Amino acid sequence: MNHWLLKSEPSTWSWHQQCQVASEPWTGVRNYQARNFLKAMRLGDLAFFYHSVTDKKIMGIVEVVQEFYPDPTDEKLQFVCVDVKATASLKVPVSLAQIKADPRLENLPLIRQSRLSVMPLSKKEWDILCKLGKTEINESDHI
DNA sequence: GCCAACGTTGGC
DNA sequence: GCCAACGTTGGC
Repeated sequence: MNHWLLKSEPSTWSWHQQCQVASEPWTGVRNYQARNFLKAMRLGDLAFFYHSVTDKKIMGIVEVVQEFYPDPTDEKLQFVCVDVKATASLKVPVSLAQIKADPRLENLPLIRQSRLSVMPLSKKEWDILCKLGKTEINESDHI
């Protein structure tokens, strides 16, 4: 199973909103690199939900509940989206400053390539971030 | 609100 | 196919 990080501007789609719906199509990605990552997501993969711009914090964890299909908001149907469902709020949101301060996380695309909105994480990076968020996820529930 | 980074577009 | 111009993202 793979691990990911998804960015959203809270003014566009917030973690709070995500928690109030059963699942949500992750639409609006218009970058080819990000699209390829969306296509690589599999049912049950987990992703961090990151608030960009104003908050700059990882807020929670979502699970992929529908693999990629054409993004209905893209007229040319060149881009894709997946559906994600909130599975856990981080007990302590992890801030960008914290991530930058941790040398183990210096290779995160979040830092190296700040404009990428969908990115893969290694299992190691995932575990470090879960720990920083004081949150445990039982991955056996999500195979 | 500014600006650096960077992806995309279009003229040549 | 190159590259200048332009638009967008996102941190500060």
